[in-house]
Amino acid sequence: MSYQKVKGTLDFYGESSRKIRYVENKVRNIVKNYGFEEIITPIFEHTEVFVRSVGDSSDIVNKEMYTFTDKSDRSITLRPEGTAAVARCFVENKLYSTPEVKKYFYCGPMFRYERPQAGRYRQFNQFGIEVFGDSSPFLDTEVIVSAYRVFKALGIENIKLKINTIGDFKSRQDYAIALHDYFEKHLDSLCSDCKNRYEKNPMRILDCKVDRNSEVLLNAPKIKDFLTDESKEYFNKILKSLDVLKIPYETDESLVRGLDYYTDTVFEFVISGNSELNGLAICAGGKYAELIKGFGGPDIPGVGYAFGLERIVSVMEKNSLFPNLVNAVDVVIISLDEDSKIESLKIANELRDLGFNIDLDYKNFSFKPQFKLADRDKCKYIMIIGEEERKSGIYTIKDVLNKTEDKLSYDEIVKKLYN
RNA sequence: GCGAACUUGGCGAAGUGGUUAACGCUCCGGAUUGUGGCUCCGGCAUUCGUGGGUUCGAUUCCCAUAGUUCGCCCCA
Repeated sequence: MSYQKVKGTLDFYGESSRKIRYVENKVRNIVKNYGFEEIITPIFEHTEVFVRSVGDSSDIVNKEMYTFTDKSDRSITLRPEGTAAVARCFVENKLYSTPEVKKYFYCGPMFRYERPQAGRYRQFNQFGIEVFGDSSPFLDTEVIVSAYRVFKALGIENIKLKINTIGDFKSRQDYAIALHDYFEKHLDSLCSDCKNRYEKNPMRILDCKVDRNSEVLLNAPKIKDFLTDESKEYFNKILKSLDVLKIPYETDESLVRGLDYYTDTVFEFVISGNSELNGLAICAGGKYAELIKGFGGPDIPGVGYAFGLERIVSVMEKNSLFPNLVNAVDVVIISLDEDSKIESLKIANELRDLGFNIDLDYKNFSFKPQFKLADRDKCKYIMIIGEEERKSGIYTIKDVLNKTEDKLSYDEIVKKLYN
């Protein structure tokens, strides 16, 4: 009997675990500059949390959630995204009770039942931020710029910021009516998915890739014609501030996003250039004015985004952006008999207390396998302990790089290691 | 949910309806029992994802199933 991991999941070990943690730590550091604090919510929630926020016209809720009934007949769902849970936590714990803007980040696995393919898994890791408290275009800009700075810090350059506004509540209401009227006349020319979208949420039709370049879609009413003056001004202020900050962007009217809670600003960072990952979104987010209210909280807007960590890792791999992530061993201790083996354990732990990375072999008393270990560890020094060394207290230490060998006391070795 | 390709040792990878399934890397042993990395010699798949069928005979052909990869949809 042999076991294998569930379809669409990944094991991380060796190089791959070092890479994903490298990315996570980089992002954590950037985000801390902005005063964000980590928020850790459960990996599962009551199903309603996602249905009410992500929206029942979204594919995520309709067909991609890992939902199950627990032993007390509760409907439970493994989180498919991070925002809903953070918003729920914010409201439930009344984190809005003090007036300042709240800035949170989260990091962890998300679950969606989808067909796996390039950059898409059933369990995947997201790093996201959420900001609650003010409705200011400059807050949206700050959020977008923080993502931009993350990419800079990671060395990722071949990305494009796509941004759009889908209007405030009033704009969206007017627009939805207009779209509904328009598509009613062209129902026959739409793909079958779009026919469903027409019923539930006609704005979704604009995100269709099948009909993207069709006459019907190109001639459809545009959200910009239905934006309230407030929405227009809000969006223009964001664009203007991005200009001032010299953040390149591209407005994209077809960008509507697949989660229902967004209002006004939506954006994506997609991979550009000629790699095979072209067009893949590695960060996406937007503003959500109604979400906190929808969870029974006060009328407080939020804005945020999420990175796909696995996607960032694959972009960085394609562009050779990872530094050498080997956990370098400082010293491998070779011991040639049982008493020396015991001595090597003692010395190893003394050196570890001083902060050095020490490895040793536990069973061999001959040179060859122990030297092999030293080679595999790519260590800087090899220390040899045998009967002679034990008696004299003078150990043999080899400098692997310079191929030199010295006979030194413990204290002299420590001194040498510090250099 | 739809479509395509793929699945051979620890890894990469050739190959064929018929006695011992190439090769490379890794690994193991030896030359070299207090000095490794180089070199040389030797070893490492009763078996070709799993189940079934066709056949005298299947890793090779057919069907099913699982998985992987990729595309569509959608998304991080």
